[in-house]
Amino acid sequence: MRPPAPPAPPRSSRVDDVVAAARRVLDRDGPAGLTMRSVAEELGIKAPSLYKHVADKAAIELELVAAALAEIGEALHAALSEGGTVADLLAAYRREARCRPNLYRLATAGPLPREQLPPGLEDWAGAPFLTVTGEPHRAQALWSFAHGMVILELDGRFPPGSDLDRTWAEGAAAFGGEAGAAQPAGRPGGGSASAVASAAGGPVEP
Amino acid sequence: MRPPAPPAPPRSSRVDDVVAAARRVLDRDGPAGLTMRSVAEELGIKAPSLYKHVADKAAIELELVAAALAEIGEALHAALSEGGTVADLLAAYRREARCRPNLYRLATAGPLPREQLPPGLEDWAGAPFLTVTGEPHRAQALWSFAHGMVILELDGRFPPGSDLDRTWAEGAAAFGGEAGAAQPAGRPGGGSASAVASAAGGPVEP
DNA sequence: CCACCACGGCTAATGGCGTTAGCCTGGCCG
DNA sequence: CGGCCAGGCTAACGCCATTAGCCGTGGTGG
Repeated sequence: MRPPAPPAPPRSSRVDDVVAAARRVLDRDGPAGLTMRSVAEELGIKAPSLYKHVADKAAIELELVAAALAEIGEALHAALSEGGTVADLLAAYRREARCRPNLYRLATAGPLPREQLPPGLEDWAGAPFLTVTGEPHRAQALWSFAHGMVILELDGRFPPGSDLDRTWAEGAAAFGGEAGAAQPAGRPGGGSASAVASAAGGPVEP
Repeated sequence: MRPPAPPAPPRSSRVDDVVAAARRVLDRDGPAGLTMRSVAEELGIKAPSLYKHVADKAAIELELVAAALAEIGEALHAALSEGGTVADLLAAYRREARCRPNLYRLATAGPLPREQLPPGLEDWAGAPFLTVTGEPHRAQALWSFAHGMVILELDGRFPPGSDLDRTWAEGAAAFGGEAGAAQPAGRPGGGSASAVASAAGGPVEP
């Protein structure tokens, strides 16, 4: 149980500084604010100097994606080592994404340069879905549900006033059979068609 | 059954030209290629001239998003008027997204300026999910699954070799009870943990 | 002890982006 | 016929990533 994350290849210390600064900027200003100039300023240097340490912006983002996968994987494995139900796994996934929304968005937006990632990291991070479902296709489907929920929630795509706890619980029930993922939920009826299509919400402490 | 789409507010003919050109550029070059300059060139004019017709780039994108919602909604309503199962709805959703991947990405990436959209359009487009599930939260959950699957599929996030037809079928089964959404699927076992985490695929004709 | 070199900063510049300001022309209407 | 304005244009600004080339400083080998 709880296999260790694949180790990331070691980096020079100054590269670590750059990645850490990028992470700070990302958390503070979001993906759009993550700029070579802003990262450099965070370090007290000028943008072109960054190229002494990293190849390009994509290399920085790659490191951030790897960090995100490692953190998410850690959270998911931890959730499984304790509870172990589908609902527990989904709750951990949601909590992680809501605590670090900008990092989650960066890590899951657009194509993934999978061959440049630490080998095994992606599989390791996703393994809890397989564990909890026992079957790869069902695991992929559950992951799709979780990702869809999280990204739509982060982007404020659900209609205002949606009871998302209940929606998460519906998904957990559909995939796991158990009861709700979060609080017992609200009133049963409650929604017009409008309830199908945005509740925002910023970062949330676990 | 099959209520009509809310009408889009009328636009001047030249604005229609701009939006149509933008749509052509988007389909051809993807979101990154959708540039004020490229749209202008498609029309045989220079970029600053576009501002005689539209307020800014966001206004063009808004029109494209509205068009996307209308087309998706049309496809979903059509799917329900014939078959009517969860699997049918999911198949229509997937087909629509794969036929117009760039439009789908544009329409679902990032926050939605919902108040500037034609009123009712968003709810109308999502209504089939409510129809097929009969309950708003379950409808949201099903929509999240569908969106997650589509966006991960478009972005090539599933491991190469994944049998996505089966994964879609698993989702349909989890939410609907019926059998698979697409082809009968392949060999049952088949996947390591690697199968949980990317298969690309370009545009597909229906 | 000193010469050298490479590390890590800098400025200047390039080409692309969205966008603004201001000019000009051709057709329509009074 | 005269004026107006819709709709084009060029020039320019500020931001973006990125490259080229310069230079001080610190450590190391002769």
